Amino acid sequence: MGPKAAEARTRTPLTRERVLQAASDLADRDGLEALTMRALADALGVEAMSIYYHLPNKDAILDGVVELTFTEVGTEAHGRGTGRSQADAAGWAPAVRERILGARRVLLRHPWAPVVIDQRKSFSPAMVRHVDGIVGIMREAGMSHDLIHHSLHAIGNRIYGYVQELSDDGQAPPPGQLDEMQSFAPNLAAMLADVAHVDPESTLGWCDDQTEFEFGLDLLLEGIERRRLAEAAA
Amino acid sequence: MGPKAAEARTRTPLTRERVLQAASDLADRDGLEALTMRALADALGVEAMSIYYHLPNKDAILDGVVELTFTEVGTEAHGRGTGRSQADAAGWAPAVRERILGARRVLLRHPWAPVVIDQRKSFSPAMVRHVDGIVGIMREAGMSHDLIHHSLHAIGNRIYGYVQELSDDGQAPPPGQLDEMQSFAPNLAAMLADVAHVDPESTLGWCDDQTEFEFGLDLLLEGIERRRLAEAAA
DNA sequence: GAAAGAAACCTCACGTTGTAAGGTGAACAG
DNA sequence: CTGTTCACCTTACAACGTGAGGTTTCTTTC
Repeated sequence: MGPKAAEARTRTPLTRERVLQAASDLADRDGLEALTMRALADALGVEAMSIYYHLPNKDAILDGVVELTFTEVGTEAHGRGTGRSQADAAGWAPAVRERILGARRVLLRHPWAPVVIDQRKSFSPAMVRHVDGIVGIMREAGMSHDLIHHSLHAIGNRIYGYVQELSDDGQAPPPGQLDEMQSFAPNLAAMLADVAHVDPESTLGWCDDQTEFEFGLDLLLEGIERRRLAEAAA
Repeated sequence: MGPKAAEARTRTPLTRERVLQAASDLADRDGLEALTMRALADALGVEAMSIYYHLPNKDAILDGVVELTFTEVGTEAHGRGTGRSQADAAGWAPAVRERILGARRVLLRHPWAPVVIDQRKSFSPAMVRHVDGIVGIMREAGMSHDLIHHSLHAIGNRIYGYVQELSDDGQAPPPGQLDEMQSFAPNLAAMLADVAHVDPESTLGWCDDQTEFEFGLDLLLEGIERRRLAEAAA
């Protein structure tokens, strides 16, 4: 009713990019479940339905933020000195490793991204580019397409810099629950008790996510390297 | 109002188990997104709110169906001849492998389960028991708790018989999209084109999910075995 | 049998979600 | 001045999970 003149401020018009950036920021700050159309509109100083003028629906927004995240992955890879140059036969594994850890660094800043990625199994161009870079490195090491293909599947989620949940906050199991576990899962209980004691004040609660990630990654890369050598010998 | 006498049929009363079984069946048949309180109640011949008498909320139902699925995994493991007996130092890997592939067989019958598991990261007793069995096998092979711990993380999702999406229907990418990809992801495009041609009438569209799963699993098991030998030598 | 009490189920309603349909005001073209 | 187009808003709806409280059905006790 009122002349609400105060909001006639040179309001920068919405764009696809501004919406997606706001969506990413909102998810970073308040979590994925807080990313609703109304909340997003609110963050943009706009009504919910206005967003639909720039993006068809919420799925497009989810696809969009994943795309945006992997654009970030792309710049992360360029920043480091991991050019294609050192991707000879010997150095392919470290090169791939660095690419993957780079992606992981970005994804750690957007913990909601993994969730969106594999609940929507989105394939954005930026994502494809990331995979393509890794394929390129492997190809330059002389691996067959078949071996590369299997290897991508083997590495799985890890290509994108995560596996399972990132923000797992690997915290120690409550002692009460561990006692209960002793009765029907003695091996697991023993392991947990043992491992928790080894380094009581580790970086995280009781297991360092990054270490685990790299352990698994290296296991795979070693195995792939052995397959590559077998292939080269044939 | 009406005397609705027809429905006075000896209706078996709801129980937690009946609800969970119906939920699992419903998800099997119509997919996870079809598993709503109202639809579930309908399948049970009951109103939605009646379910709340037996289960506190929907999360409890999701936890419950995962539990139920892993009970199935437990019986699957017992059926096979993969007792602890052959879990000596040499045979630990095949034993673990069989346990994992057994879990996979079950999870393939419930494609929604992986989604629920890692979107809710549920830890049911039956799930814990499954992991415990694997820890037991590794322990009997003389591995340290530390190595076992790392190994579990390395295997990751695969412990539960899946990785990423199960019902991926790994079908060939549409040729149009592949052409477009050629411009900005040449390595990937080349690989896809190449691999698709190798065996045109494979079991699945163009890559066999089971083969990929086992490839990755074996890569990891081999690597772990080498770590175990290194540990034993020390 | 009847009456009391508990157990099992239902009705109604609310808040939240994504989004279809269509309205409103500003900028601009003729 | 008049229409068209763009950008945004208002209203509304169906589907979701679920709180509050009413109603039916079964069981127990006399």
